[in-house]
Order: sequence, then C-alpha cells, then structure tokens
Amino acid sequence: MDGSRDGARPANAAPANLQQLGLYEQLARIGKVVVNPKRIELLDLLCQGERSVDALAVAASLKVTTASAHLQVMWQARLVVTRRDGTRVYYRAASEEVCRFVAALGVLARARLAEVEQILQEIGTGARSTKRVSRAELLDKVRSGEVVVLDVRPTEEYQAGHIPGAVSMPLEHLEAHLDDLDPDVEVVAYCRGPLCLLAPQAVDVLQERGYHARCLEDGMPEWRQAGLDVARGQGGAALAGPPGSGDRPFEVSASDRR
Amino acid sequence: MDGSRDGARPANAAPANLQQLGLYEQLARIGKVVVNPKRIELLDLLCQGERSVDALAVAASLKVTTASAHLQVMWQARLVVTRRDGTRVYYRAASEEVCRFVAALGVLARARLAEVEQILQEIGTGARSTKRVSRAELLDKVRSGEVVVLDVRPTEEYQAGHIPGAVSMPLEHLEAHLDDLDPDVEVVAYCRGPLCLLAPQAVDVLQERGYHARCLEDGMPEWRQAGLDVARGQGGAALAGPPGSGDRPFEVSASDRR
DNA sequence: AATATATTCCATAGATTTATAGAATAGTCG
DNA sequence: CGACTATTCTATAAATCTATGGAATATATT
Repeated sequence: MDGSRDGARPANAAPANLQQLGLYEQLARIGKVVVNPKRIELLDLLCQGERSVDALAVAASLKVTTASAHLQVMWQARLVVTRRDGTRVYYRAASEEVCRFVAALGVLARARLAEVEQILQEIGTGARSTKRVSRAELLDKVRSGEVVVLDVRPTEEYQAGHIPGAVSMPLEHLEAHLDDLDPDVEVVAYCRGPLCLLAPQAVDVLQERGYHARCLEDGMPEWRQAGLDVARGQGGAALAGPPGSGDRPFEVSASDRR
Repeated sequence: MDGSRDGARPANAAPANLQQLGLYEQLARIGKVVVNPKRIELLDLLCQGERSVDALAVAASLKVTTASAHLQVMWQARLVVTRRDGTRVYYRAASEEVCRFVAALGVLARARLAEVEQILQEIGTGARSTKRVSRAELLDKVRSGEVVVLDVRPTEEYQAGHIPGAVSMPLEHLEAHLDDLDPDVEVVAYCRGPLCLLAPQAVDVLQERGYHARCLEDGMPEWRQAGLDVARGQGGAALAGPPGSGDRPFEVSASDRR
C-alpha cells in the first residue's frame, strides 16, 4: 500500500524560463515560500513528518483548496515531495536542509524580533526555569529506564516519527491520563522544537501536580538531524514497545512535471 | 567621525499592531525580506560588511530610492542596522544570525534547485577540480609566510573586513597585476562565500598562467563566523601590513522608531 | 459503469508589492 | 544663511499574490 514516488506531480504554470533566472532570482524562489505565514506553518508541520493534504489543511485551519495551493508553491520551490497512497497524497519536507532552513528562520526571528521572544514567554513560564535535558542525557536515562518520555505532539506526528521508547501523550489528553504516570519516575517531554510550546506547557501541568518533569532540548526535527534513531507507527497512548525499525526520514529526488 | 547608533531611524508605516501577530506571522515578517531577489542581493552584500545606501544601490544596480525602500523593509524586519556618518547612512547586517540565515538559504537552494548548481557550474569549472584550502590550513601557511592570500572581492568589501595579511585584488584588476605575483609562491584566493564565483574565477585565471592557486573554503562571512581575526581598512592593492586591530563585526541592539 | 473521496485546476475579486518620480529632511560646507 | 549631497517619504500605476468557489482528475469502492 504505497505507490512511493514523487516529483512530476502538479502541472501548474511553471514560470516558463526557470533556468534563465539569475542566482538571486533562484534564491527568491525559495524565499517566496516563507513570505506567507500559513506556508511557514505548513512547512513546520511537514518537518515533523509526512501528512496528507487535508490533514495539513485541518492542522493549519485552511480550506483544502487553499492548502493545496500553498503546497503547490512549496512544491515548485522543491521544498516538499509527495507520495501517493490510494486516493490521498502525502507531502513531506524534501530534505534535511529544508528543516534546517526553517530552524534558521526561527532562530533568526527569535534573535531579532522581540515580539517572538515575547510570544514564546507568554505561555509556559514555569517550565522555562527548569533546565532542559540534553539528548545525550536522555539517551542514557532511557537505556537505564529511569525516565518516562512523553511525546506531547498530536498523534499524527508521533506516528510519523518519534523517539524510541516515547509514549504518545498529546497535550490535550495529558490531564486525563495523569493517573497512569508514576509520580516517582522522572518525566521528560518533547515536542516540535524550540518554537513549539507544547512540551513547556505539558511540563508546567506536571510540575504543578508535583511530578519531576523537564523538557528535552529542542524537539523531534533536531533529534532526527542529530542522526539519532527514530521509531514509527504504534498508535495509542500506551507505553511504546521496543524501538521500531529505523526509517528513511527524507528522500532526495527531483524530476520535472508531466 | 562616527555618530554610531541605530534603531529609531525610518518612520515608515509600521503595521500598527506588530505585537499582536501570531508566531508564524512574525516569522513571515522575516520571510518577506527574502521574497525579493534584490533584497537577497543586498543582504548578501551587507553580510560582507557595511555600506552606504548609494554604494549598495550601485552594487545591486538599483535606483537609490528603490534601494532605500528595500532597506526599509529589511530594517522593519530588524535584519539590518544603521550608522550615520556625516550625510550618509551606513547599513550593515544586524547580527551573525542574519548571515547564517542567508547562508542557510544558499545551502538549501543549492541542495534543492538544480538550476542553482547549474549557474554555479557554468563559470569557474577549472577551479572546481582543485581542492579548497581549509581555514586552519590557511592560518598555518600565513604564519609561516608560505602563501599570498588574495581577497578578490570589490575594494569596498575588502576595506570593510578582510583576512589579516590578505592583499586586495579585485577580480577585474587581477590580470593587470599578474606581474606583481611571484610564480613560485602558492596563492590562495577567497571571496564572499560558497555562492560567490569571484575566487574560483580568479583561480582559473591564475592556474591558466601556471600559478599554483587554490580557493579558500567558503568566504569572508564564514571566516568571521568561525571567530577568526578580521582586519579592516587599508586601501590599495599593496601587500597588507601587520594585522589590523580586531573589530566588532556586529552590534546587537534594537529600539523603536521616533 | 456509477458513486464517492481526495486533490488539483481554473477563474476571479480584493489586497499587497514593486519600481519610480518628485517632494521633503537631515547634515555639510562655504 | 544658502547651496549641495545623501537619504527618506509620498503617491501611484502595473504586476503579483491570496483565498476561495466551482469544475476537472485520479483512485477506490460498490
């Protein structure tokens, strides 16, 4: 169940002479993607894993046709790649560099725009005072079973790729499942990355209830970029089984339209 | 001769409620800068060092008023910072992150857009086959005086910051000054960075004439980001004197409009 | 084949952006 | 002060972008 391929998909109006553009015009083809907030949001989502068009539309509160249009723009800039499975089309970031670029945008915005820092501080202040757990530290603790790792992103993103051993616990379900957590075991939560507030918010909730909870440094994309193992699938909120198989986060490829 | 400051400069129509934008709208404020090829070009120039408005206009072949307008956009995104000296205003990149972002854009474009790689290959093929010199290697050789280092960027950029000991030799003057070069000494040329073709072209010229010439890995911005010494000023194409004083490549600051 | 679903294509009204000319500002130099 | 220079501001026409409804495609299902 997987007609994996990509490239030659939409048949939009490809600006005729793409090859004859100057260097900076080429760079602007990519810049065009990040001029629109919704496109950045979509790209950010895609850095968490692949998603179908309407899943993306829902996640970003867009009409499907609008989402599709945005995805076309991203496709023309070669930042995303698609895979068809039955009647739906799954998009994903085309390569590591895409996520690194989005991350660089985030870092820059955070460094230069006071407003961004402010937005990030408005929520999750409690967790901010707790030092974050490094990836290496987490790996150690997971091996010796000293911690419970919570993936507080939406289920879809957990399934698209998570830290081996992590439990899927979307933020909105956290309070309902508090009973399942042993108050004596340390909890480490993670989410999408430095600009995402899910994990800090989760840690806030947990700390208030007296749990020993901390956030992981960064999030899933950074974990992946660090070359660490990623597990896939496995639905619910039960303790995840043994580490799933490794995966192929990205595939490099390019081809032209039909 | 230097009323150094910045911030509160232009008094454009600041979109009223900047603070009330969502996170992704904030990121898009920065994205807006890189949607326009000329703005990317300007930003790239500014990563080489500060320049006055009309110098920038000339370098990017823009009318002054257009250049100024673009600079305003960049200023509103807080990516540039200004300094007034007499009647002219000097712009520069606001911080390291800005240059890193531009670099990330370049890396991404190169990785994903076949057209970019093609543009880069069209010129400077000869030099491509010669392995580049690492920064560490260059430092060693400079200390023991085994090499001549050529800065082949425009004079203005050399003056705004160059590798200590490097000679200013803008590409267009290279052929005329070949006599000044000792054919027995190795030559290392550098320019703006991985997307710049000045150094590869220079190396081509030199290799054709039988010189032992190579390119430095990356360019000036990367040198600076590596935390290495940067020299300033010193005009002509003579061998540069002893390393100039260190400098303050960027200053972090922000403030509001008048 | 007929129906249903997911996605893309097409057309379009409204908003935004771009380049640029001309006027206004700010600082310098006699 | 008055002439001059560098830059920014204002207004505007042309081009581009955005969201969206409705039609067209592609695939699966009955």
